[in-house]
Amino acid sequence: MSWTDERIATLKKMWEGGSTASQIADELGGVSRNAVIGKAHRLGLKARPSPVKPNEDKPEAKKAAAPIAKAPVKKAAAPVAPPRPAPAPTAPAAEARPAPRSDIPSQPLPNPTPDLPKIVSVGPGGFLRQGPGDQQAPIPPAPPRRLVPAKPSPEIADKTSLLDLSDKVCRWPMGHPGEPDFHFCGQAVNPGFPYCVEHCGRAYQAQLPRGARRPPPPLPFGGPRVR
DNA sequence: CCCTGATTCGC
DNA sequence: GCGAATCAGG
Repeated sequence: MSWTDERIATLKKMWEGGSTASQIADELGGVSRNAVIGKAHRLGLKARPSPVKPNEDKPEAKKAAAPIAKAPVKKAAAPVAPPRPAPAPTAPAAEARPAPRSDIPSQPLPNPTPDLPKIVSVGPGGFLRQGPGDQQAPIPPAPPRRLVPAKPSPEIADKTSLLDLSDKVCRWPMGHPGEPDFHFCGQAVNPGFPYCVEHCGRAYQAQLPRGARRPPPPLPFGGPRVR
């Protein structure tokens, strides 16, 4: 498959609309997720929440930046001795732990307020006994909820979604990608164009000479042929 | 393991 | 320019 204008347009719409690369890929068909991502980047699209890009160092360099590059070094074996990073000079007081006991469950709730040590005892079944003041209202009152049968979305129920696009349907976007009611025009296309007659008029406007304002700009195409 | 996007690099 | 391979976080 090749990246035709239409496929690129679909890629852009979906990418900017928040679709994942996988979704875009199998919507387009014939391309892999990687291909979509690669193409998107080559198109200049990018900066979508990536799971592996938390932050970036700002160009402030207080000290000389370490000359060590990232050095991806795929599989190049480094015959040198394995690096032995010095152990962190922290943790001066690693307290000795008492021997772990397995017969009694350790207290799971470290008391944040040592001033008021809570008295907790262990019941026969291993549960923690609570004092009268320990009640915390963990009782989840059954929320009176009314579950509504899942609908795709009442907003776009009979609107033309991205998946409904075809060569016969107007691709004029209605609304903005990412909004819940974003959809496409869906009218029958003006033959030979990706839009219906009305939106062809929006998409292709003749450049009129300055000052030459004619109230009815004639459509250069489409419309019922008058003969 | 599954998913995600980013990046690299041979083609 | 393309995308598989790979990386790396969730």
